[in-house]
Parts: sequence; structure tokens; C-alpha cells
Amino acid sequence: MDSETKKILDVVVENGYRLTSARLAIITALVNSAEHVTADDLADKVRQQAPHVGRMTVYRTLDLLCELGIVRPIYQGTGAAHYILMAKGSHHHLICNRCHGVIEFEECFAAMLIEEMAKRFDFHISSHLLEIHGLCENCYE
Amino acid sequence: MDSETKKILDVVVENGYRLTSARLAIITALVNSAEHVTADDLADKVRQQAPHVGRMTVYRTLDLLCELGIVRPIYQGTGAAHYILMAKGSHHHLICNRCHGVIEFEECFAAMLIEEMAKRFDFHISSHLLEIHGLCENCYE
DNA sequence: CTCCTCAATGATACAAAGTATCAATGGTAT
DNA sequence: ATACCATTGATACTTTGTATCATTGAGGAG
Repeated sequence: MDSETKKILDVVVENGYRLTSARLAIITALVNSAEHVTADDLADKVRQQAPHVGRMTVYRTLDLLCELGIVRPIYQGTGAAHYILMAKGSHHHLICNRCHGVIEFEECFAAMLIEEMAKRFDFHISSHLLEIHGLCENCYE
Repeated sequence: MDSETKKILDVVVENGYRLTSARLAIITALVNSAEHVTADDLADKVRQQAPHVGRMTVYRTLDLLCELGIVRPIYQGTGAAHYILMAKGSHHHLICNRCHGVIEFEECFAAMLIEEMAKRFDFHISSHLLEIHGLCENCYE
């Protein structure tokens, strides 16, 4: 098993939730997915390996992972919510308003200020997401 | 008319889109709305002033404003997309993973680094959104 | 290891959110 | 004032998300 998968399962168990075969299948599929997935996309993917898993369970598991701060739904263009893994740390995106393309970069520069804000509001951080919006090279003619 | 509303209309016209009564009604309602609205919430609100405006038009106008970088859909808890106004500048949210509450703060600290990133990728910024995820005071017992 | 309990599941049915289509309308350039 | 074409709104539809509840199986107690 992927160590990333294992880490997520540990968080689930540590928080008093049961380790079921459905959750294992869903989390495995999620970790092995692309940058972002739709709930229904993920359900399809899970069923390729574990046909018995219901759609509802995928939705519920994503909600749970969201509450545990492992996953975050974002809007990619429009339509269904796309889930991104926050477990690995944080995300920094340059998003084009026209073509909806996403450029990702790693630098976590804001760390200090984020922590200060958290302290001010007595907030317990698990991750963060920075989205910078505008037009990409191609769409800005 | 609100100067904020006017500014948005200008952007619409500058980009070659027509200034219709439906768009005027929708943008006015949007500017006068709370921090974030659902597409259907906005449609209801618009119809109080301009009953003839159809739901489709609200959806289409929100898409347009999104493309122009004036508005941004985010996921608030779950369900429908919530739109936030990016026109005024940027947004910084502390979001609770459990109760989905949002604390907003103003400090725009990362300006310098955001601009550097934009330069590196030849990206033309219109706004940014920083989401910090975790548990709020109440949900972290 | 076996039993028991209750969290978790999955089937079903439903509600809400978003999309496609197209004839009719009305902004705006001329 | 006219004509063109972007925009609209009505309708019908698909997709996405939610509620319910009888059944199941994970994991602690004995």
C-alpha cells in the first residue's frame, strides 16, 4: 500500500472512524487519481476495483475527508465540485479566467502570516490554498 | 447607481459585451448581496426587482463575470457553488472543515510574492483568493 | 475466538443545481 | 430608422447532491 494512503487511513482511525473496505477502496482510488477528481468520477474509478461500493458512500467519505482536512472541494470551471488532496500540504494555483487552465507552483511563502492569522482567530490550521486569478499567457493576446 | 456596479458594467462593455437590462439587474443585485450568493439565490433576488429575468440568464451572466475575473465560484460546505465578488480586490478566508464557517480578514500580505509568481509564468493577475483550512475555536474542543 | 453493538453501507427515491436548444427580442453600429 | 446578430427566456433535460432506512460488518467486550 502507498504510504500516502496509509497516512490518510491513520488519520481516519485516529479520529475514531472505522476502517472499512469501502473507505480503503475510495482512499486508494483518490490517492492514485490525477490532481483533482469529481465525486462521480471517483465513484466510477472505485467501482473498477470494488464494484460493490455505492455512490452514496463515495459522497459520504469525501465529506468525511473534508472534515478531517484531507481533501478540499474547489470549483474548476463550472459544474461538479472537484476534490483536491490537501494531505500532502498545500496548494498554490494560477488560474486562467478564460481557459480555466491551472498552473501549480510550490513555494509556500505566506507561512508566517498564515500562522499569525490563525493565532489571532484561535484557528487550528490543517492546510491552505492560494488561488491567483487572471489570464494566462495564451489567453491574454 | 452604485459606483461598484458601474465599474463592473464598464468592464463588461469594454470587453465588447452588450449592456442589457438583464445584466444591469443581475449585477446590481450581485453587488448588493451578502458576501457570497448561490446562482439560484441571486436569480430569486433579481426577480424581486426585474421579474422577467430568467434563471438561465443569471447562470450565463455569472459565467461571463467569472471569465472577466469579476466573480469567483467557491464551495461553501457542499451543494451549490457560491459566488464571491473579486472586483473589489481579493479575499482571505479562514474556513472551518467541520462547521464550514468562514472568517474573513483583510491583510493583503503576499502581494510582492504573488506578483513575482505572475511574472515568472507570464500571467496577468486580476485578483487572488487565500483559503486557510482547519478547525475553528468552537469545533476544536 | 465468538458474540454483540452500533457505525457504516448501499439501494432507492428524491431534490437541487446546472446545461442544451431555439425561436423571439432588443442593443448598437450604420 | 433599420438591420444584424448577440442575448434572452421558456422549456425540457442531465447531472450532481441529499434523505431514508433496512442490512451489514468492524472492532471492542468477554
